[in-house]
Amino acid sequence: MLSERQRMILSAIVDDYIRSAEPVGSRSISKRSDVSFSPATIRNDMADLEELGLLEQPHTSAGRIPSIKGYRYYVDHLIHQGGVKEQDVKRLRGLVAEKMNHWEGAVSHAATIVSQLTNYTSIVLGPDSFHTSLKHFQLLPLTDTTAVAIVVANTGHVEHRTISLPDGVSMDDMRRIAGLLNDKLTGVPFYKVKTVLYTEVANELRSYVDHCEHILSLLEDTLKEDAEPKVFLSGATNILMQPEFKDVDKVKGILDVLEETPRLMRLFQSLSDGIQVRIGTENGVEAINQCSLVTATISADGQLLGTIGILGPTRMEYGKVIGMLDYLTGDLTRLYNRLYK
Amino acid sequence: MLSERQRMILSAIVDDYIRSAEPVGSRSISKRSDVSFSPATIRNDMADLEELGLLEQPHTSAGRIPSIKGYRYYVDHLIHQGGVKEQDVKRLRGLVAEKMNHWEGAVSHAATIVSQLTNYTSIVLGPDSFHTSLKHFQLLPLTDTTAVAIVVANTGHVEHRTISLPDGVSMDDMRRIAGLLNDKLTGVPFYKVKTVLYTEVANELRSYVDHCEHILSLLEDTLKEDAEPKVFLSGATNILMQPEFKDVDKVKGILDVLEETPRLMRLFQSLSDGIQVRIGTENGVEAINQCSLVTATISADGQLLGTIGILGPTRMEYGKVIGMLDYLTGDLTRLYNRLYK
DNA sequence: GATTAGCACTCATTGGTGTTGAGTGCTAAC
DNA sequence: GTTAGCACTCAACACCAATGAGTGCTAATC
Repeated sequence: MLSERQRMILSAIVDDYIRSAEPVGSRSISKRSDVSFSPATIRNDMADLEELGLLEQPHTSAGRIPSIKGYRYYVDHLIHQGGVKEQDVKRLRGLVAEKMNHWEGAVSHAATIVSQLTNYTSIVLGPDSFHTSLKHFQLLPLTDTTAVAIVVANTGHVEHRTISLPDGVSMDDMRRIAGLLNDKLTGVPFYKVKTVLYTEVANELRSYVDHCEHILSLLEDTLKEDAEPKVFLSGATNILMQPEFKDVDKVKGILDVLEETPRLMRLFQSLSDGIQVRIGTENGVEAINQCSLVTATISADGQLLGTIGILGPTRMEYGKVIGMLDYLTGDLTRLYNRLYK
Repeated sequence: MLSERQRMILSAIVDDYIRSAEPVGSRSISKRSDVSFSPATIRNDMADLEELGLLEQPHTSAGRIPSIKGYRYYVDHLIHQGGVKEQDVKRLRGLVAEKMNHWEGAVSHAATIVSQLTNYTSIVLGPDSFHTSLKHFQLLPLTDTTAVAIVVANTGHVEHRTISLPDGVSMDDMRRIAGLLNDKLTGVPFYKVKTVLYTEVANELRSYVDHCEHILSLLEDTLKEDAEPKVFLSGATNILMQPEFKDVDKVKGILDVLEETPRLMRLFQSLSDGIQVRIGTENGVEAINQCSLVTATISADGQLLGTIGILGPTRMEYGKVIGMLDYLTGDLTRLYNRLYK
């Protein structure tokens, strides 16, 4: 258990380090107006905190920096909320009004604003295939040989895909195929769609039309795309402005993760509801061991609509970020309800 | 006019520098097996080439590096084509087979492969609003208050957009609106859509339904999105592997341009057909003065379908890149014809 | 007249050395 | 329990000499 003074010192060190990115010495803490202990006293506590694994020393003659465990303690016990500024709130609120007719536009716009306000990277993920099911399927003939497939998910999310048809598929065939799919697939979660397609749908389809296999694989392709969550990124290069990432090689690994959707998604696995903070190695991804990720789920009526994450250095302004996400998810939920209810 | 030997020396310097990223000295050229002149002779020619502005010297006791003008001469007169390797061709050809049902998928996949094969960044732009016109418009009711608008362009490109309707718009209304838009807007280039919408469509619409203004602005929003070319990026972080971009600050500017679509598009302005090379300052964009952009238009039947660009350091393997793009555009055109004809 | 050997000169790079100063741990005094 | 005092550590910086890659110029050679 930490003493009151030790908690105060830890808090001061984390705050200072977040601001300056430089190791914090005992003297600089002692000089703070709200501190009335000598550097020597503080040094003793710092040594204790280091023994507890909450602080680290880059080298003997340097100050202390927080360890992962130190940040964790800070986030869990010491953080002072309400870091969201008046003007930031205004900016965030504005977007709900501005983009009020377009859900995806609003979400991505929100992410852009947050990344600008924080100077970190924001990542938006749509819901994954476990949380969404097919609501409606439609085939729209385009030319003699092409059609547009339109897939609507239960979240209200819509996808389309142009497909080129094999010869000999009539308008009537298409209507029947669409009807069949709506019959069989409505309400089926996307991760099960493939299975159902090849069991229940396949047999019946065979009696309707030729080229059945080809059409099935086309449909599979089309629906597969919907099963993959959509990713939106903003401020990916902000990480380059952080002094601890002056080295190109360190940054390369991080940006690579951001560029490859599957690797990026692994970061968002097994999240629980609400706001969550993952610090450094807690993310379990080698390349971003030096980064923290704050995530928030967006949902309405128990339906998961997406996840928004803020990626920055472990030396992140946790209070500010958590405050913003807290505010933002509430606003987005309200917007969703206004749009789709 | 350059002498034969001078051309050879320039070519050798550019080739060497592209490979090594180090200033090239007279001695190293003289040692090449296809060269039979002494370093002193080569030095004389190098001095001449520098006077002509084709070479530069970082400092007195260093070798020479090509100037922008030098690269330009190299690209225009000295380049040796056919740099595309057998295995690369196989990789590129594979994609046409693999993604043969999905145009956008094939194009973006192609870009990914090219960026991997070259280690540069590849950028794909859809056609802009001057080169495309509206072919078909459809409104698909989704729930009581929402609908999906589907916009088909004359290129075969399809876009959708979910819109939430004002109260009191019936199915019949929607059918009429769609019919009206198809009447008035079919064949209209996207950049003119807004004008036509507010002149020809507006009046007639007013007699059909209430809430006319709101619907008009919804439609404008919907169609506007189509007017903006779609952008696809791949290998954006490859630039970090180039030795001349070891410095984070230099890279930041470049990645920023890539992240902001409008700035990125400015790079692609006023391109003529076919393959084009823009070296360093020729791009007219401060941030990428140290980069070259090779672009190729993709078209079928005189219809512009998109542009693919490769962005790398001025010290770029021009021969290889041009060869690949040459090959690729041909393949993509064939794929398009197979899909939509 | 074109080419080349020879030579003095330039200058970025590298490695070694001493200095500085921020910060520590420990001990003894308060 | 707190603090002053002091010896100690070590990254960062500045300075300096040595190195060597590469040049330009001149005079000799083909």
